[in-house]
Amino acid sequence: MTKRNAYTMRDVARLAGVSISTVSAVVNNKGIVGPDLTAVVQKAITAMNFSPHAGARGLRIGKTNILGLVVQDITNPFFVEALRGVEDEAIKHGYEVLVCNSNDQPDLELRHLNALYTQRVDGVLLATCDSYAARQALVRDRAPIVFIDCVPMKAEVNCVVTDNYDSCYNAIRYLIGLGHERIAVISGRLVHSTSIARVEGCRKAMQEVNLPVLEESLREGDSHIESGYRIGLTLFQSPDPPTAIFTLNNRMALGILRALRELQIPCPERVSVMSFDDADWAEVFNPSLTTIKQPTYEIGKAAVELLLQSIQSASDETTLEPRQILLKSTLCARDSTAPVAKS
Amino acid sequence: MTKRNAYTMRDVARLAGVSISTVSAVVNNKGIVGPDLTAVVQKAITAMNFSPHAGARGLRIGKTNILGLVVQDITNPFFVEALRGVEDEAIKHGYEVLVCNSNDQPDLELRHLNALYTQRVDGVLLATCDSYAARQALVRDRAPIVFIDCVPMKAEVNCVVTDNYDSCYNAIRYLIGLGHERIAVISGRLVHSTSIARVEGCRKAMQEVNLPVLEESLREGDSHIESGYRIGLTLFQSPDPPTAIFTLNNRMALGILRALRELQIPCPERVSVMSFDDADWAEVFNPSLTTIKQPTYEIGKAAVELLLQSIQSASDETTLEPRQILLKSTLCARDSTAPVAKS
DNA sequence: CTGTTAGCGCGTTCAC
DNA sequence: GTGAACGCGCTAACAG
Repeated sequence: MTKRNAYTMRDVARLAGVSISTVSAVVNNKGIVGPDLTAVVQKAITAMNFSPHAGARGLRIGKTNILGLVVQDITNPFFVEALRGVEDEAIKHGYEVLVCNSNDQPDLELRHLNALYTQRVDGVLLATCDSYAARQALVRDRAPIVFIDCVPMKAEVNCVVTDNYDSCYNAIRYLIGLGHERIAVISGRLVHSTSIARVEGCRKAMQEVNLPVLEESLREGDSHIESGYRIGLTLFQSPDPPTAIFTLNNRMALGILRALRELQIPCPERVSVMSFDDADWAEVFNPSLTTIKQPTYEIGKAAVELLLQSIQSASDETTLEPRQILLKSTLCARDSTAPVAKS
Repeated sequence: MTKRNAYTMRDVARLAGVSISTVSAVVNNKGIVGPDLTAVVQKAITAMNFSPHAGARGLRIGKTNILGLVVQDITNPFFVEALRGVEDEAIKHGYEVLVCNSNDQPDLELRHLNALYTQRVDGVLLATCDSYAARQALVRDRAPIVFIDCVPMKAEVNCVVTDNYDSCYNAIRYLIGLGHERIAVISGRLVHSTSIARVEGCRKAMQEVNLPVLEESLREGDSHIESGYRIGLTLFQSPDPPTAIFTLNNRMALGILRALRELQIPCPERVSVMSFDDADWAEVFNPSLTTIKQPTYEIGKAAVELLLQSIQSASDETTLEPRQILLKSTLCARDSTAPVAKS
């Protein structure tokens, strides 16, 4: 490798003609070294292109300055945007981020979690793909953790999520306001707390106006494009198709749109389409897509803030009540939703 | 934090009633420990939920089993897909991946690179946002590196990229085959080797059929949606607009599409649109978008393989010739491109 | 203010 | 086969 010539503090100390601890003090800005000596040391450092060995430091101080982030599906723009929030906030506080994609596989998620523990990350941000699994136990006596997007069932944990219930309640109200009565809802897998909360919000809105909650038009997908597509096809081959569809994530909306296109069903003339999650392409689409926009970047940012507090209190040996942070979404009304057609 | 009770090998050794080195041997599958004793140790390990401290091990063996990945813009699906390839391949070989987003800022890129060095990653994968900067020097005597997508100018380095030149040559040939003569090309910033190679491919194809290479229709964007949009607007307010547009990345295609939509210019009737980079939404769009699809996942995968070889040879003290791996793309002909309209 | 020393958790010789 | 001692690079006490 062109010889891994990693210089050490000893090398720097030798070159600068000082002791190791002086170098250490300079590197860490302890402010106890005289200005002239500091200058000498600095010069030696830049001359050698020295950079302290993070692993060694971590070993010594019991802190790696690394955060772990595990997401369900990095292919989903939602998580990418959250990742950006996480990274920006992390770097601001001097942390690196180890990113893991569990690809919706609980066992892979677990493996990642273990790997993160092995790395002794200072904390982990988890968008779990399985709310029922006892993540809590896995994490106990390990690193502080904050959940994103999807929280474990029946557990008091630190988390930051969109107000899924309210968002969906509003979404359905919006469709109802447009005159729709036959509304299909396509959810992600119901093992996700997120999906459950969203479906409940939808139900509430429908019940409120005494709309029959059609069980057959509440379909469970798996958050991927393919499933939206398949469900879309069957939905429109039924005798009495819905006049509006609300997909509970953006990937499935893409699938629905594809099905509509293939079946040559005009949107919004024959059917209105609305989706949870905004995306870059949503407003460029033809017709542009009505969406519920989550404060995705902010979720990542807030999650890191919460995690950092949690880490702090852990090292303080103080106890912090788990906090649930709920962020509000925005309804972006565009062209894919329209008043129901008279027939 | 519920007390950071990280158990150490000593704890395990004590519980198992053996010495530390025995535990170490078991953990590392040295195959020197008797089966019965091994079982005892294993039991102690699982009982304590022990996991070796990666940092300490890294310090000892001079290897962290961490790879660094720096991308220009994590918001671009291209890099996400590459990231997936990287992660999958990395995990297969027991590596973790530290992901950094430089956000197209050279100074941030540099900062990330330094941070990765501080972490003593075993190697780095870099999608640089500035081909001209002397990354080579920065990296010398540090970690092995392989470049992705964008390579430094005039430097022999390990890299894996799409065959940009050929891909674009073929793309333009395709448009020409459709009868187009006024073709606009919208490139990313010309500081990227990638953009340069692509533009050259386009030029070549045009020159070959004696098509005037209209400098005014070769526009430099910055790879973001906004720039595609702005360029699209001005392009169509010119007296003699192009009959075909080829954007050199998918974000800008989205911008063009938006401009077209706003200007109510029908595609492909009045103008054909084609884009480098495929995306999920490309085939669902209306009209579906003709694209050049890069083997993105494979790029990430191949890059890790190359990097691992490089790391290996570095520790062997053997010298390896830098390798340039060129991957082929695919032209996905869809509905946004059509024969030029007679007028 | 500066230098010396001990030890973080682990892997690796060496004796046994 | 197994166990004791050393050191990877660094920080934090303490002594000067």
